[in-house]
Amino acid sequence: MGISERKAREREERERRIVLAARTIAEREGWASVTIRRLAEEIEFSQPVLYSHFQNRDAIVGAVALEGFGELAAMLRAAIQPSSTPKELVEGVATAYLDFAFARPAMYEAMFVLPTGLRFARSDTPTQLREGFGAMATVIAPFSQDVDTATETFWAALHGLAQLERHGRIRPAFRAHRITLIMQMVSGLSR
Amino acid sequence: MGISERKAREREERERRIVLAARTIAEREGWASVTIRRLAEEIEFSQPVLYSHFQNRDAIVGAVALEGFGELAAMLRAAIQPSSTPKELVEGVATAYLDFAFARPAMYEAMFVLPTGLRFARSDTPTQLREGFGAMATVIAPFSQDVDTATETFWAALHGLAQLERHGRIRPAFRAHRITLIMQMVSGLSR
DNA sequence: TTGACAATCTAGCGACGCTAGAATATATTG
DNA sequence: CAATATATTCTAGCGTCGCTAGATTGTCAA
Repeated sequence: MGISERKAREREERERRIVLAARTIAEREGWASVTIRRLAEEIEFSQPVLYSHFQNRDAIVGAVALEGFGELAAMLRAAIQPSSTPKELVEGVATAYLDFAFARPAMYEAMFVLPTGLRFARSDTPTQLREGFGAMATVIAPFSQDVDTATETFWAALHGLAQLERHGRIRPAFRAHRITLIMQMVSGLSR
Repeated sequence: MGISERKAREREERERRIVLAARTIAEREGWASVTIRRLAEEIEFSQPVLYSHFQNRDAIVGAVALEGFGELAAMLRAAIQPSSTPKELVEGVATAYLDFAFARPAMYEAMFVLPTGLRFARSDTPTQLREGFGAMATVIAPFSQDVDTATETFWAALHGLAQLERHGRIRPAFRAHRITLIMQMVSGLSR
């Protein structure tokens, strides 16, 4: 019975198109332009069809965010070069994190600002959400006793830098200075 | 001509009532419940009246945020006790900051997450916005060469801790541990 | 061929921010 | 005091949103 399988495939494909459209529109015009009507037009189906794929609009944002967590984790892992010193690793991951945040502002917003219905720090936390944390923990571990807490704090600092700069609260020109400072602060922990 | 002055007073009073209503509703039910219709009902005037006080809804959020910056600055200043050691001062200000963020989540959201139309890091930045930064700079200065950059980084760390914890990304039970870590990191700068 | 079931669409509900233009109150002038 | 000009405020409604009930269409099994 290949028919039902073809249908399942088509459904999956349609869902991918919804998420891709949401992501594309968000990056180009902001999340306010990502409306159910607009997405329906994009995939050439009526609006109620979207609700057979996602419970509500937030869930669509969540699907985009989930992709984002996977991509952020990949970028952080790529920043971990075995030849680097521990301090360079911290700086590299910090820089990669902020590069991601500023290169994909709408994606970052979906991941950390908008309501998404995603669950964190729980047993059912998806893999994508854990991997980014893992990459940060890797570079923080050499400097810390309590790796989890130190990684949470490191992550918070990066997130704060991204958000405050994005909202115009701190000076964009001094981003590199602040990263250097973060690196110094982290490396100061082990002394 | 006391009449026009009475009118001006009444207008000002009405504006205060709008901002107070917005703030109260936001803290009780979230910013999504702060609608123009709801505020109009609250002050017992029709909706268009609100637009004679504020350009749009964002500006109302901004007015609430501005109050918040004043109150945050006051709390941070209150945390600076002359008898404390430099390290205790950092810890005290950090704790006060997070206490504020968690005690008034809607206010904090208005100040740092929602669009408000407020200007930052510019010549026309209102006093309230500068004072909080000043209080943080005061406790960071003893540990830093470049006080502004170090304060921006300290602030970012606090903001990140507030946001990530609020969104369930990091463990609430370890808040104090993270503050201790921040303190250690800051004090490690001067060595 | 018919009837059951699933997939999809049309149409619309209630709520939103915001505004044009009417109505009302207040001040100014003849 | 009456008439006019000027603020002030209101009624009514536009276009948009997320979301859904119920009609309609398509697809299978009996």
